[in-house]
Amino acid sequence: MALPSGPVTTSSEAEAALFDLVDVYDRAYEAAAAELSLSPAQACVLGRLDERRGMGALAEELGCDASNITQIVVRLEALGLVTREPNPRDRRARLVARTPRGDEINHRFATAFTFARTAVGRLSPEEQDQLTALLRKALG
Amino acid sequence: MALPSGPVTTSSEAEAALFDLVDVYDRAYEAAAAELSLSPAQACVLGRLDERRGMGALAEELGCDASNITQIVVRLEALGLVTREPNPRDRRARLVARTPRGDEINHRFATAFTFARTAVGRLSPEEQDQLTALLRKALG
DNA sequence: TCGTTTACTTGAGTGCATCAAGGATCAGTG
DNA sequence: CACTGATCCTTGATGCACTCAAGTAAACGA
Repeated sequence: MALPSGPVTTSSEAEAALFDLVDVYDRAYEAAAAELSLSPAQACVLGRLDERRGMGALAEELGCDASNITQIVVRLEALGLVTREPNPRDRRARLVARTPRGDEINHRFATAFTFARTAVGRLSPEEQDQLTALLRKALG
Repeated sequence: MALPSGPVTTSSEAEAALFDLVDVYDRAYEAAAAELSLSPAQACVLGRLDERRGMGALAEELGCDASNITQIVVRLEALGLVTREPNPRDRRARLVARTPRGDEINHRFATAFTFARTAVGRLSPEEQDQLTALLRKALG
């Protein structure tokens, strides 16, 4: 997403702050991915392969169509970051796993995406707890 | 954005809460747009036309290429939500403005996108102020 | 007036996303 | 075992977002 999610005319300071946070977060995520020549979607999928898993599991977790995952994984495979091995227990299924290079790129991405880390780092430990509690409450 | 922006392995509760917030926010934005048969980008542009303005101004504010705005505006125009009038002061430029129907749809979108409102609404006024202050501090 | 800059559009190319349809395999039942 | 139906994934088609390169038209400045 290049275009921001908002603002609708914000009626309160808190809403505006939420929007700013989301906007900056999304842009930072996109920028970190771009540094490694990945799309946000590719970085997202790569980041969820700490263990090998099936396409369907990815699609469900990410809330999108399986065919979408197929395409993204095909591109990651073409980049040499991921493999699709047959699943010995179920020959319909395929297990997606990061290659060593995929591990490296994923690690570099985690390093490049400093936004959440540094944002939280600006707060004292007590403030971090406060923020967590407030966000959890706001999320309902 | 259908796929979420994260998580990279989160190292703190606060980071995880931030991620959850961003994810839920983005999905809610997308869902509200979809209710009105708009893409997130279309809803975004439509929401920034409280006054008529040029394509270039939109592109700069949204941080994307002018040709991207052209396409989105063309589609909004085809939907009857927006007009592109010539700018009498500068015949290179065109002023984009919402039509009455565009106003209506935009208002309905603002109503449908309840996430920020309801999230903030779960907090007391003091908590809202706290949250605002914490987010502002975290944003640096 | 002439060259440069500005504002926007067009065209090509890539990727994300969804839907519809299909092939292969699995699993349960008769 | 053979069927039937569900499951896992891929393929194909389509639309939108996004970017870059190139082009048109108008404004601006020397």
